Amino acid sequence: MSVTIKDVAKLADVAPSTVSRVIANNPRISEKTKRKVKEAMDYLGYHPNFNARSLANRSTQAIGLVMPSSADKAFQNPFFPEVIRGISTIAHEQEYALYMSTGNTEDEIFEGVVRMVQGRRVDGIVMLYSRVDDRIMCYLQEQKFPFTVIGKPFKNAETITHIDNDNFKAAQEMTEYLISLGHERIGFVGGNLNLVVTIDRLLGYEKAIRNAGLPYKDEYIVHEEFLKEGGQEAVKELLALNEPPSALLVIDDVMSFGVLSTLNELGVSVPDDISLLSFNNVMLSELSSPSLTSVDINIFKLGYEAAKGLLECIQCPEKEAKRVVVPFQLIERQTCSKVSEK
Amino acid sequence: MSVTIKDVAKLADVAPSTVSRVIANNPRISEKTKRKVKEAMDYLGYHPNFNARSLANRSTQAIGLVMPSSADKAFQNPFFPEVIRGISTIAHEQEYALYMSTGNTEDEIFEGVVRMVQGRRVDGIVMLYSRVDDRIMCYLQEQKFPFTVIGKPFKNAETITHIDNDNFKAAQEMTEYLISLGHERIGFVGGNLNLVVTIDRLLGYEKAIRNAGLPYKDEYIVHEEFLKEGGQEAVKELLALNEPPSALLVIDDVMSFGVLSTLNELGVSVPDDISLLSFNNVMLSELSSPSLTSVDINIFKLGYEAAKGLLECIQCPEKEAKRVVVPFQLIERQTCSKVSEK
DNA sequence: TGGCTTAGTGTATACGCTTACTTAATTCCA
DNA sequence: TGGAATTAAGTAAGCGTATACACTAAGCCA
Repeated sequence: MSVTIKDVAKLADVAPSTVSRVIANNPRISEKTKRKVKEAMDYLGYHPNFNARSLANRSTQAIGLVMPSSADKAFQNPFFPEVIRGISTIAHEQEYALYMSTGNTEDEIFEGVVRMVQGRRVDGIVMLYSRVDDRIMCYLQEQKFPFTVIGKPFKNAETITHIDNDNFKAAQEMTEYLISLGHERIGFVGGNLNLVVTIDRLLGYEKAIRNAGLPYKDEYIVHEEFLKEGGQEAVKELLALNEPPSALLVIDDVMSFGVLSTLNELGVSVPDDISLLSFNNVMLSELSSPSLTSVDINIFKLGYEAAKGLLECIQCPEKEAKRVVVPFQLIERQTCSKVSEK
Repeated sequence: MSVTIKDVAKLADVAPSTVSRVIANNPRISEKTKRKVKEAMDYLGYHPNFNARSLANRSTQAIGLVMPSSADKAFQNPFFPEVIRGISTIAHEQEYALYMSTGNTEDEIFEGVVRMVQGRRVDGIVMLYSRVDDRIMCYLQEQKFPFTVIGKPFKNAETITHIDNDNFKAAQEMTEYLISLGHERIGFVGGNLNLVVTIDRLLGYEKAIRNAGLPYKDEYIVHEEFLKEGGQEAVKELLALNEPPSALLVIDDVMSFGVLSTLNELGVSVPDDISLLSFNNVMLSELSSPSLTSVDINIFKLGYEAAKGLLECIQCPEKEAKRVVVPFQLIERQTCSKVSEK
């Protein structure tokens, strides 16, 4: 059918093993033979069969990506494309391909990962999220399969290479920023509470609130999904309060978009009536109106470093796990202002 | 190392082939044996090695995605995540995984595809774009490798299964819509001219202009990249004209974002001074201010149908190529208005 | 009872490549 | 000049699975 190593060998009048060595650029092969073999390969249009190679080799030159929910849903948030951009960049540099398993329910996703791992479809995995007591992460650890995590692992963080922002500090500083603008009633709109990023940022928020001697009120804290609809829900809850917040710390730009549109519908003006400080600084966050004041967490770099770390894990398994902290930066736009005096 | 079919065979006291048949759920195996083997598999935690299977099988259960430029750049446009959502949905239904090759230059991307194909890393390919005289597409046709295209192939469209909107008609209708609002100076902001979608829409635009007896002016036609910067460039060119257009047909929402922000900087009001009609209706197009009037081309469905068509190609290679037309729909928002009388 | 089906398993080989081990050819030095 | 050392290439045994073919045992009929 398609041309194999044997065909090349025959044409070049050498043994298949020699051809294999030429491919691997083995120094034991003389330049002359190499040239001869390469000519034969070109002539026949030979390309190694990857499966055969993987089988003999136990390596696939592919890395697997695991998303928190179905790719389906995740891709609604620009975070993921952007993080994949980062991963893709370094994967490309080292000639790795990306492999995405698909699945809707948690079970299906888990099964997909098991297939990736046991089926040796990939050499390693990048987890694009970190969740409390995540089954997949446990599994990968048990199997001693190379993987890295974007975000902070909930357990065993010292033994797992992970890439993260200092979310605690970021949230604390941002809350302090809002306080410095005169806000005293600050709401926190978080994502799912089993995501470590939510927890970290919530703790940072709490720290700042308490440091400032402000009351820490449970009703100011809302958790929704990382989507626009999540933001909409959150607003409704918060505005129904007796004393609604004058500022919101929102954990994700897409949620902020939802918040913004809902506030707009309700005739609440941003930032005059309510200030909004958001996280992620997604590519489109400057496009909303008003444009989002948001914390740039350098998503691209999160992806880049995660993949880089993974490749190191794969290439030197004995190397120690490490933590890479990616810096964040507040991008001031139009959704935050000093508290209005009434 | 990891558990193989032989281990299972030994434990279940059958031949490896029997185990293989159990996996394939071959009817020639008695229920009793199946049960016995399955128990052994569970006990040992057996999972088939995918590479071995692919090798023996000549199938990989993976489909490859080809993007127009590096994933890197492409992912800046929400079109791609969305189209992948569609692909991913059906891929999942049939237990296929997605495989993305990476590459920056055109050569690298081509090489990546060759590796996918010759290396038998995937069973088929979805091309996420259609370009004039595309090398990759030619190659796939030569190799008779299963693939489908999102967009209309420039050549041999009858022999290639492809999924497309009727872009000619869409652009024509949209231009007519602008004309019906009283606009007579309508600019066309297109993407790269070697993309078939650009050509089709440009032709539709031209048709409408001519039908209406309006002058078709070259200087109203601008081509830039499918990114925000592209939109910015376009505006600068068009506004520099003696008689700048009163309405713009923009081929992509992300470009429109660029157009919008630039117009805003220049103090040109949308839609009062200039109307804007855009294509794609990307998830975030309602977020800009003013929100974009845009043609919903049903990106998700484009992806879904493309993958579905591909799987059909793979499963019944003799089946005829077909063309699937995905309907479009104008979503009216805030960027179009009647021409202002002066 | 002998021969013919049929169902259920086993045997052996192929898939295309890598690599440990071997062999052949050459070089070099005493 | 003979033999050790070195270099270059070949031989063959996997890697884990699928499958064509072979085989056995049981059932059936004349």
